[in-house]
Amino acid sequence: MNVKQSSRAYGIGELSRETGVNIETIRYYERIGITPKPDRSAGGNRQYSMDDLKRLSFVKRARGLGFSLGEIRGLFGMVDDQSSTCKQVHDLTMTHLHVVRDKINALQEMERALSDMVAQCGQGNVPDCPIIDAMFGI
Amino acid sequence: MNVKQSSRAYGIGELSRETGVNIETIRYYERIGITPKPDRSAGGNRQYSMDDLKRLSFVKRARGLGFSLGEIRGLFGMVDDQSSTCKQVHDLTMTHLHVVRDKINALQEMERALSDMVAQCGQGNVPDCPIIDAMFGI
DNA sequence: ATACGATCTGTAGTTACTACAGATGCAAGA
DNA sequence: TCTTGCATCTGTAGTAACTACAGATCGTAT
Repeated sequence: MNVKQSSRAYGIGELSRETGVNIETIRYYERIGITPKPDRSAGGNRQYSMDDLKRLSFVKRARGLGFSLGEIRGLFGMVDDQSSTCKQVHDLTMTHLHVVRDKINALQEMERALSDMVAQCGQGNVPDCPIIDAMFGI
Repeated sequence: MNVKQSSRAYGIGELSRETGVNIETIRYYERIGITPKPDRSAGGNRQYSMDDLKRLSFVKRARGLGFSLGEIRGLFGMVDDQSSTCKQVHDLTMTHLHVVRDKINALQEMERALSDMVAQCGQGNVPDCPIIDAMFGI
């Protein structure tokens, strides 16, 4: 996986379009070490390999699943380590799944409270507002 | 509501304990204009009124319900305006409720994808990992 | 007066981006 | 080759919502 394929190189704009990751976000990920520094043209422009593209796509998918950059860093550690087990990946993913479920529960409670408040605010013409009252704890 | 009650004054620590809002967060809210600047002691310490306490409690509840500070700013505008209607509050709250529902849906999709991935990663002993493969789009 | 916890202001950091500004690269067309 | 215009670079700073100091001062009890 460290062997650079003698394939075409991608510019950053191309990489952005291929992966759906914003150009500035790509540079951000590089800056904070999530993705490796790519080769450069003689003029200093970034030249990404297919491997770079795959790696960035990984980041994009993982972000889409709600993994934090820190967690993604950990996942890459496991990938690059090669002695890591699927169990470690599984555990990290399970932990994350629990966090996602907690967030769902919290949002559902929020939804319930908001729905109740809205239900009490019927016609919208009254200067006294049950939503505002609820916020003031009245 | 602009009439200061001649009641006891709260220090910031007291206010923090009463409302559950962190001291530094209280100062942050003041700095960005969410809450008004309180009176000060001769020595320069903040002295909060019961009205300040109510207002901060409002912020705390609204934050708990996921309203952004910008939205809370808007709600206070409606409260302080006194010509605003409950309909305006209702509309803002409905908009927010929709956002909350969208977030729930997004998280639920995330949960499904994660559950699928975890289900494919059975025993945890295989160096090849279906979770990692999924992230790489394999 | 001293000691100690509370509080102050100002600055900077967290997370995950996002948006310039001024300078340079690069490719196509004249 | 020169020009033009879009792409890209680096560095800096901003967004949202906090959070955490550091050094100085306040306030109260002994």
